[in-house]
Amino acid sequence: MLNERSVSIHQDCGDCPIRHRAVCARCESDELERLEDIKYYRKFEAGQHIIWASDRMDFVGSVVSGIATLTQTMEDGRTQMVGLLLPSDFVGRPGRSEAAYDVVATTDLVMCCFRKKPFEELMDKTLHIAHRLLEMTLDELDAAREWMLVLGRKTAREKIASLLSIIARRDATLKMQGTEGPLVFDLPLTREAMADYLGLTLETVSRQMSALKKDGVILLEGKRHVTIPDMGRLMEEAGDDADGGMLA
Amino acid sequence: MLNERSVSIHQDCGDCPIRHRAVCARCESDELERLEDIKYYRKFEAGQHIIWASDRMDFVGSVVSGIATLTQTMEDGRTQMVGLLLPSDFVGRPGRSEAAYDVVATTDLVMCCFRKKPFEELMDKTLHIAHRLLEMTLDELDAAREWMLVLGRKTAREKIASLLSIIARRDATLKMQGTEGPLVFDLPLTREAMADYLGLTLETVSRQMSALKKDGVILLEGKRHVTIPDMGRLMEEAGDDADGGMLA
DNA sequence: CCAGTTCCTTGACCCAGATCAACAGCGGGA
DNA sequence: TCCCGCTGTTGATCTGGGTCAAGGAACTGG
Repeated sequence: MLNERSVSIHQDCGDCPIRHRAVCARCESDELERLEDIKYYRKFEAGQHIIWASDRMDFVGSVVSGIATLTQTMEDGRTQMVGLLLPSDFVGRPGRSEAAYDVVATTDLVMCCFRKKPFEELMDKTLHIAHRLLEMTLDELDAAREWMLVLGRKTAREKIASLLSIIARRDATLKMQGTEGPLVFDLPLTREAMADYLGLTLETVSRQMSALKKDGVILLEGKRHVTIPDMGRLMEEAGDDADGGMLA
Repeated sequence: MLNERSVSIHQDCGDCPIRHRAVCARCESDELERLEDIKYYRKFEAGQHIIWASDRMDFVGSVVSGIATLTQTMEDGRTQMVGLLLPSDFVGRPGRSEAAYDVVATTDLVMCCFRKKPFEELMDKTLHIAHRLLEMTLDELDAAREWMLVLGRKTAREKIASLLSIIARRDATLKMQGTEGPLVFDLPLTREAMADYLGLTLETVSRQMSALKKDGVILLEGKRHVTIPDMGRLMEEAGDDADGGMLA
C-alpha cells in the first residue's frame, strides 16, 4: 500500500521470464489465456512489506523478479526466517484467508498477482495448475525439512556454508550455468538477514564469514560480492558431502 | 521386508477411522471404490523402518493407526527429526521415486498403502484427491515452518514446552476433547527421539522435563505419562502466547 | 532369582556461540 | 565539506546447553 507502485506493466505470458518454472508452467495456451485475464502486476521496493502476518490476504502470486523473505516473529522480537522467495516462487495459500508470515521484499521486486477468489476457481477447474502447485509445495516442504536439519544440528560454520551453497546453486541455475567452475554472485542478504535465516546472531555470522574467507573457502570483495573457488570444498564445509541437499 | 506382516486385514473405507481426515477425505463414493480397488494394508512393528532414505519408493499411503517419524541423518550420525506422522498423515511423494527421509515406526503401526503408479494415475483424474493432498501438504509446510522457529530461536525449555503442547493438542483433537480442562496423555517418544526432534541432547531433554515438573508446569507419572494442569501456562512457557502455533 | 538391556536421571565440567561494546567504512543529504 | 545512519567487523566476557561419566528403575529371558 504505502509507497507501492500500482503498475501498469503488462507482459505477455509467452515472453515471461518465469513462464517455465512458475505455477503456470504446465498450462496450455488456452489455460494461460484465462490466467492472463485475471493477472496483474505489482511492484515493491527493497525493504517494503508485501504481506503482514495475520493480515487478510486476498491475492496470491508469483515472484517475477527480485527476492523476498518469509519471516516469523515472536512477541519479544526474536525472528526466524522460514523461506527465501526467488523468481518463480509462489506466494500465498489457496484455501486460507489469513497470512501466516510476514513477506518482505529484500530487493526491488515485481510480482505477478491473481485475486485469490478467481485463482481458486480457476484452480478447481484446471488440473495443470493444481498439479504444478502441488509439485512446488512438495519441493518447498523438502526444502523446509532440509533446513530443519541445518537449524537443529549444524554448527555455525556449517550453517553459513550451507546458506552460501544454496544461494550459489540457485544463482547458478538462474544463470543457467553449471557448478563446476568458480561461482561468483552477490549476497542478496544483510548479515542480520543471514543470521535470522540461520538461527544465529549477526556477530557470529560476521565472524564465520571472516573465518571461511581466511581459510580460502570463499573470497570476499566488499561485504557482499562472493566468489566460491571450489564448490565441492564448500559443500564439505556444509557437512553435505557432495550429494548436496537442495533448497527450493 | 524383514519381520513386516503382509496383512490380509481388509477394512471397508466407509468404516475407516481416518476416513474424514486422510487423503481420501473428500472423495465421493465412486472415487472411493476406485481407491478401494488398489489399496492394501501393511503392518509394522515398533522400531521398524518403513522406508529408508534414498531407497526406491514404489508405494504411498496413509497412517491408519500408530505413530511414525521422519528422520534425516548426516554422515557422522547427527540426526534431526523432520516430521511426526500420526493417524491420517500421508507418507510418500507422488512424482518422485526416491525417498528423501527415513520413515520409522515408533509404535506398532498400520498403513493403508497404494502402489505409486496406480495412485498417481488416479490422482491425475481425480480432483478431490489432488486437492486434498495439496491441502495436507500446505498444512505440513506450515507445520515445518512453525518448527523452524522452534529450532532456530527457542531455548531448551521453550522447545520442550512447544513439543509437549503440540502433542497434547493433537492428542486432544484425536480424542475429540477440548483444551480447557487438564490434559492427560502418554508421550509417544523416548527422550532421545524428543532430543532428535528438538535439536537437543537427551540429557538436556531430561533436565528440562525435570525442571518443568519441579515448577508444576507438568505432572509426570513414570517417564511417559504426562498431565498438563494448565494448557495456557504451558503455552506461555513455549513462548507461543495463547494464540498458539499449530503443527499438522 | 539374577544378569543383561533399555531408558532415563543427575552431577561436574567445558566450549560454541551469545552478549556487550567499541569502532570502521560508506553512502547520502544539507 | 561534514555529519549521520546503516552495515559490518572485531574483541572481551559470559552462559546455555553439550559432553563425559556414574548410576537408578523397569523389563526380559534364562
